[in-house]
Amino acid sequence: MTTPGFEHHDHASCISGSLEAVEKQCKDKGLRLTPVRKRVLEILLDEHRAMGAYDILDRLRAEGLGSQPPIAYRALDFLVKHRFVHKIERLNAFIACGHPGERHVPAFLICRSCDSVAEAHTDLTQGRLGDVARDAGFVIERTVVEAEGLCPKCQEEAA
Amino acid sequence: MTTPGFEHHDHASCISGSLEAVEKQCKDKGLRLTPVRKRVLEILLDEHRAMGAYDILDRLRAEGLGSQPPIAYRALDFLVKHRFVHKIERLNAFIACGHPGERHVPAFLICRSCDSVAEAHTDLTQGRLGDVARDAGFVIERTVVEAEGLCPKCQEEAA
DNA sequence: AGGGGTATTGATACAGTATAACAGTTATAT
DNA sequence: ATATAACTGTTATACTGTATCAATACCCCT
Ligand SMILES: [Zn+2]
Ligand SMILES: [Zn+2]
Ligand SMILES: [Zn+2]
Ligand SMILES: [Zn+2]
Repeated sequence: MTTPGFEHHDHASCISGSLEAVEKQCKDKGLRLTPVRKRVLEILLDEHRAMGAYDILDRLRAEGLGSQPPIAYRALDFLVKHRFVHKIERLNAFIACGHPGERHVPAFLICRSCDSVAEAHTDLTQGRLGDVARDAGFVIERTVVEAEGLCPKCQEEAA
Repeated sequence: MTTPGFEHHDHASCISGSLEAVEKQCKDKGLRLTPVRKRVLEILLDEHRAMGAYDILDRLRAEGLGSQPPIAYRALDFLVKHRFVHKIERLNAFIACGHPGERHVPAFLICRSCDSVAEAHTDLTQGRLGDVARDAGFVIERTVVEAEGLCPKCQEEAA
């Protein structure tokens, strides 16, 4: 795993880098990054936090890009399917992938106090969960790994 | 981890054993296993599968134990809080714990075809996720680990 | 360029999941 | 007995997600 990001960073280049990586991926694979899909991704990259589908829909509506739930959900379905965006099951929310294009099994650290979410980058060799699944004859296709707790900043404030 | 349970088992003793364990836990800790809470647990133990809150509510309603959502959700909140029941975030559903009283970090194997769920019993030493959280200064309080795929039975049927 | 199949969007309606708020009741502790 | 806290009952509402069908845009082939 690489270290996740609760720390500050150069957000402008973070956004443009991710967006370029996604555009390249789409071109290579013949995927259509339509205006709504691209805008949803941009919103998530810009906010850099987990957002509910209806939060995103509010932004789309304000921009005249569609005002009904299916618009947002369909764009999100596309982005999640191709791993450009991850769904945080614990929050029923979505967050832009921090490593678009790279094969990875995402894991998330979710702060219960400030709702910040950091994506940890895991490699493909599953640990014990893979072992136990193999023993049980279960074939894993997708995993949800989310840890809830307190981020460094909120620990300080609590102390 | 111990092996999970897609295989058959002695369900009657499985139920009574879990229920006794929970009753003992409640007595030891001064928790109130009220009729509604106990009945919700019994329903989940009896069904031995992940059930939605409204499925459970239907059963309660049929038995005259309450007919409105908060009744079910409050009982589930209690049971989840004390680890007698786990929530499967991926399914928005609940399942009775297979090891009530034992300290453990649950992980689940969810079949996307038949919706069966097996609970894997992990020990407390978190693997890589614990390492990366420590590096980031994040304090984990709770984890959600859910693997989605195909159970042995559904693999056979698909072949 | 024209036609036909496919993917995407637009729009309405609805289904499923969860909580807020407040009143009434039961259990627990002095 | 009384005060306190915990639990239940009830109403209403908020939040999350999908089914369906019509209209439009894209792609590939002739
Ligand atoms: Zn990612
Ligand atoms: Zn925080
Ligand atoms: Zn358990
Ligand atoms: Zn199955």
